Amino acid sequence: MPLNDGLSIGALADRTGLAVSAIRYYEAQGLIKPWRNAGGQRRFERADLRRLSFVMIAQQFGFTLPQIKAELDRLPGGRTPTKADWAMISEGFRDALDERINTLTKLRDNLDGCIGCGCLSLEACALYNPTDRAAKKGQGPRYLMGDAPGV
Amino acid sequence: MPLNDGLSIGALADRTGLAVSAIRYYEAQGLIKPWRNAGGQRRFERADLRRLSFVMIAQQFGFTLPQIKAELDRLPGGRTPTKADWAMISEGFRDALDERINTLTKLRDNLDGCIGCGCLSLEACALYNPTDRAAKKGQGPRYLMGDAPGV
DNA sequence: CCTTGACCTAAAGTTAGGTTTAGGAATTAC
DNA sequence: GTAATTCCTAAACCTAACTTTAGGTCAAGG
Repeated sequence: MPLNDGLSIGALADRTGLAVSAIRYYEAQGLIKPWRNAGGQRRFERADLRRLSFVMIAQQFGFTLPQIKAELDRLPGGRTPTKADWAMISEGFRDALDERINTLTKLRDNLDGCIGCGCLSLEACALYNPTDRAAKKGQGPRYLMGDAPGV
Repeated sequence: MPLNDGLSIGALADRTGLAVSAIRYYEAQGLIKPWRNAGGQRRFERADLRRLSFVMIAQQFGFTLPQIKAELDRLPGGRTPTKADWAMISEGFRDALDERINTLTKLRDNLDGCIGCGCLSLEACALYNPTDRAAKKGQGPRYLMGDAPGV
């Protein structure tokens, strides 16, 4: 009977593996916008399965919910997103992911160098400020693994 | 004059870029063990600079404080750690990092495949349960980016 | 000596991403 | 028709990793 009545929150939870409470939380954060049936219960479109799957994958990639919302907001309103729409979103994803992999790889290579040369504390050590910790509080680059230069 | 009196918490903060409150917190978590001077103020060894640097780098790699503590606890007690000691610790690091890079790379490759084939919702999509989310609650693999098989 | 800046503790507050609880109302199953 | 599910909201609670606040003590410079 429930053909185009939409999915209940429980059904969505079963299909995605998410907790019902998590789905409600995502709605509160604006990631999904279900409508309500006559009795006031949430009803979801099938396309929301894909939205939630996107959320789950993006989280594994390390994105925050506001970042994910920003991506989802790029999807067209008023119609069900097409494959092309999703592919567009996923491309941006790929770039962010590439960047993340690059950062980690650089970090690893630096670590290798430090292990190899045994420096671990020399001013030459490249392991400083690899991410944007500095940007947070306007600090300059910080030297890690030991002494600052000239000390 | 302060030659072997140790470093104050402020000096340590300046040298590492950490907040004083963060350093106190790390002590509370057992990551560093300063002694106290006559007035009850914390005094740190120079080797603690390296410990804190290690903490900062390990956090960038995604380790939790308890995990980092576990690594630091492998350092010898009673003497200042040598280069070899630090190299030993860093090796474990490298392995964890390699694993992380591998996971992300696989994830990216799967994403590429999904963008390329436009599937994004088909049962063949490889983007399911890439990490151990399932292990948390004993769930089986979950199909992401859309429909479960046979639906 | 005395002021100012650095330091102390304990406890409460913060953010992200949720979960749990309490008290009801709607749906579904028999 | 009624019992068992499922769902509702609001608010409290949770963990990690800190920061902030409040009320006081220590240490260094002039």
